[in-house]
Amino acid sequence: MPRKPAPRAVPPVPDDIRVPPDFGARVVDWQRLHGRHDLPWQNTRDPYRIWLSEIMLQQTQVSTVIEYFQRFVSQLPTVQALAAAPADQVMALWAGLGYYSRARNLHRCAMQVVSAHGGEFPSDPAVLATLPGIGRSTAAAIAAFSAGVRSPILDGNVKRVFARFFGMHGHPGERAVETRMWQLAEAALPAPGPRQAEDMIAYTQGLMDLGATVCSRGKPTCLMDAGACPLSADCVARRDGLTATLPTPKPRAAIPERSTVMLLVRREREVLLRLRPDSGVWGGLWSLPEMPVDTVPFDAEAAEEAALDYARAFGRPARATMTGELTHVFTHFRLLIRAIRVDVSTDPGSLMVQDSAAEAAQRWLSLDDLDALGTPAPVRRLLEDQARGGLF
DNA sequence: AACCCGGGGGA
DNA sequence: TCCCCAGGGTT
Repeated sequence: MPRKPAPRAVPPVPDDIRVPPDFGARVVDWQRLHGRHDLPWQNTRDPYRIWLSEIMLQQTQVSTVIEYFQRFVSQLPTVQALAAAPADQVMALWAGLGYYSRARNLHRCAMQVVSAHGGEFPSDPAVLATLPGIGRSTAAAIAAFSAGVRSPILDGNVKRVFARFFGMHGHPGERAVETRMWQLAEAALPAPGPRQAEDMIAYTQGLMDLGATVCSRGKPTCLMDAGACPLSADCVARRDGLTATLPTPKPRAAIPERSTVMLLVRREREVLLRLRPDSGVWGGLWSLPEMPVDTVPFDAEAAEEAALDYARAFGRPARATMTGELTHVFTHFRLLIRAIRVDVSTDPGSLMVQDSAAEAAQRWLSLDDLDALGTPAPVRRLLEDQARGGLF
């Protein structure tokens, strides 16, 4: 049986972290007045129910979890019953919740609690986190709710509250941001004291409730009513008008890359430009003629051959040379532009007959007149580079 | 249609 | 050690 390693110990909190000394107390007081108190897994210290609810709540909303939770505990009321249940029954009770590895880990965890811990859940978060399906945050939540242990949680709700309250930029999924948030979570815990167990239960639940209700993603209540949030008075996001932009969203997935070959058809000191259709990229701008790239990987020699062929429409081509490449980034894709220079000489005999519409969409331009036409920025750069290189 | 979510497993 | 995935729900 592969053993799950215990998570690294929390690094010391750096000196530059400043948390108001009454942060925890404000969350605790708010929770007692305005938080949720009647969820089916509250008002108990039964670690089995607390653990089960935390696993169900990992990727699923409270409103969805409630009925699954009720059905689950009525059929399997104890960790011993769960450990002894057939996998089919466990999976059937989970069906519809999604993320089914959670159910398999749940079952394995119950068996380990019975076999390795005498059927009693540990109360030490570091030990809890060695069990399948229990990570650092879930371990802390179980320890806090079942035994009043002073240990920080950091789930999606808490990350949102922290990002706003402390004005932290950067996606919370980034390592550096998450590390800092764990340090903040450690520093923000209510002070240890005689009421620690009750406070930790209220504090842990309070952070979750605050993130789920007041400090929500879409329409945080403080935008309408600052008094609704116990942290609004010194919330950095609120002070700086960043409530709607924090936390920083996940960076968009890598955008696809396309490629094209542009032709620098040169005739003496002029280059051939082409008017792009009104719709699409660079609509209505004057750009260079493009050749479809159909060789993957790109084959420079073949492209030069094709360029010679292509340029016969504009004169007698002498030679074609790869002459540069650049990448242009759009919002939704990157365009790799390769440029091939084709020198042509005027030869009326070789000119193909063109209709007037095609004629109107192309023109020869001296590089000195570049300012006269609207040209896409990368094309402009390409032409200027050519001019600087003395090629025109 | 994009974005969200804790932990595990594979790169 | 880092990145990516899952799968149902919300926005």
